[in-house]
Amino acid sequence: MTVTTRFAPSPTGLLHLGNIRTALINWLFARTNNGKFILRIDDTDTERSKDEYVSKIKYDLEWLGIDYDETFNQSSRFDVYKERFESLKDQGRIYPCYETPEELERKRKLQLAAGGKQVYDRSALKLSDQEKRGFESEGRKPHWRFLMKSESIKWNDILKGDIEIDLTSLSDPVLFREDGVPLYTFSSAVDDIDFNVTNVIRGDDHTSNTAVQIELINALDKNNLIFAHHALLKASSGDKLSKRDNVISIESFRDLNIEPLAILSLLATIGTSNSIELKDSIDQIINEFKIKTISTSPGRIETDLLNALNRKLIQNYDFDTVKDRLEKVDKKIDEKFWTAIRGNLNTVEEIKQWTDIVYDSKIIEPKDKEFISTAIDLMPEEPWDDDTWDQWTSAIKEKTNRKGKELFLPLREAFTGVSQGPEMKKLIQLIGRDKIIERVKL
RNA sequence: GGUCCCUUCGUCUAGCGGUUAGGAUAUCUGGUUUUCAUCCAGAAGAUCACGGGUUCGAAUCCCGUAGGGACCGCCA
Repeated sequence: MTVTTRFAPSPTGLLHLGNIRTALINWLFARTNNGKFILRIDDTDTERSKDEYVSKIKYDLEWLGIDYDETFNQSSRFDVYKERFESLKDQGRIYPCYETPEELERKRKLQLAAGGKQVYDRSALKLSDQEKRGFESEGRKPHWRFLMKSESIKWNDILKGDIEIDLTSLSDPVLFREDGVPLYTFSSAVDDIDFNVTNVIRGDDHTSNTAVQIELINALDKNNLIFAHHALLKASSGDKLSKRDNVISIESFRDLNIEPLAILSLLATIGTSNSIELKDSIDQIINEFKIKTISTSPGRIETDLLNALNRKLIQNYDFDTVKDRLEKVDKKIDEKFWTAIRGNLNTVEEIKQWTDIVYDSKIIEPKDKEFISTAIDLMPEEPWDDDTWDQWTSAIKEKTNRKGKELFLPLREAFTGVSQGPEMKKLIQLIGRDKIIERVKL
């Protein structure tokens, strides 16, 4: 049996650090087991699902380098769900319910006030045929619940160990809505069976739900699924990660020019016992992946780590890697420019700051005009090379008796306008003699 | 209220009855003869949530308490 995992996002929002981690884990599990990874678009809720999000989800995955062997939309399988629905009905495992959402809400409040279980009371099970006809003649349409028979469900969770859930503490799940739309619990179980999914790896928020799904899968077929539930990530504030939380969406990081590998490196290490470090490649991440290193306790995700990883990554990029992107920033950026500047960048596109400094004619008025004037007098004629700066500053040192910070910092500020940046011996070669003279106002 | 889970340096974590409680990251110091970054060396940082029990011995096993998380929907 081929190991098969799936990622089943609902296209109702953007992918973020939390759900992309689940996708990555499933993908890595498939790749490390020579298996198959399926992208299942969970769009049975046609009202809330948007095509726009389907394409964004696919684009995010592609951008990150997470490929899939198969993809389909659940909305294309309504016929199959209907078929399975009939067979469950024949078995007497699903029953029609006529309560309105308001009535159910009222029941829950009553149960809460009474301090009892907030579980559906199965009163629809006791309805006589006549009562049912009564509701129908009122124009009510039934929604359908699955009758759970087991008292408890046990499974061995790859990450959490032996789990036993008391099914009587959970409501019989609604499988089909009043309008005939199948719900997640059902379509998910059917598709896992039909597509021969072997391993379901998902967030801890699905743990209780897994008990329900095992009961359902056993009614439909026979459960052979192996489950693993990982802890959810929390925001650095300690709050829960939200789909609506755009600051951690993959799209937002892409807009900030964060590299895919930085994101993958973070996701492959945070909340695990792996060292938090930049990985050389996605292949390295695959090679090092071990599902058991994933923690079961909810951890915080520090987005600062992402910036640090990104910085480290781009500082080693060759010119060829970023050539096309640099061209969009400024066509004048060549290999020499990139190599001189890259060590001081947080993102590739940040190089714009340095093309501004190198090519613009902004006038800089030095604080210590006398000193700078001396320096300019001693400035060597071109051509310049890597030794020029040393020779020049040695001459200035001799003449002015300045050294260290006193010597270098005013020069940097006078020639670039800022107090920090790439090595001056490289930078002056990029700026050039004429520009320095033109720029410095004495 | 019910069900399930979690709790070790700031943060992510290793630990499976005897460890100077280890690593990563962040922080600080020194060096790499300006800054930033990198790299190297070093330092500091954990009453192992709390209380009790078992044991010669507990971060580790058991019970309780507290705190945190998840779920309890005609969402996924």
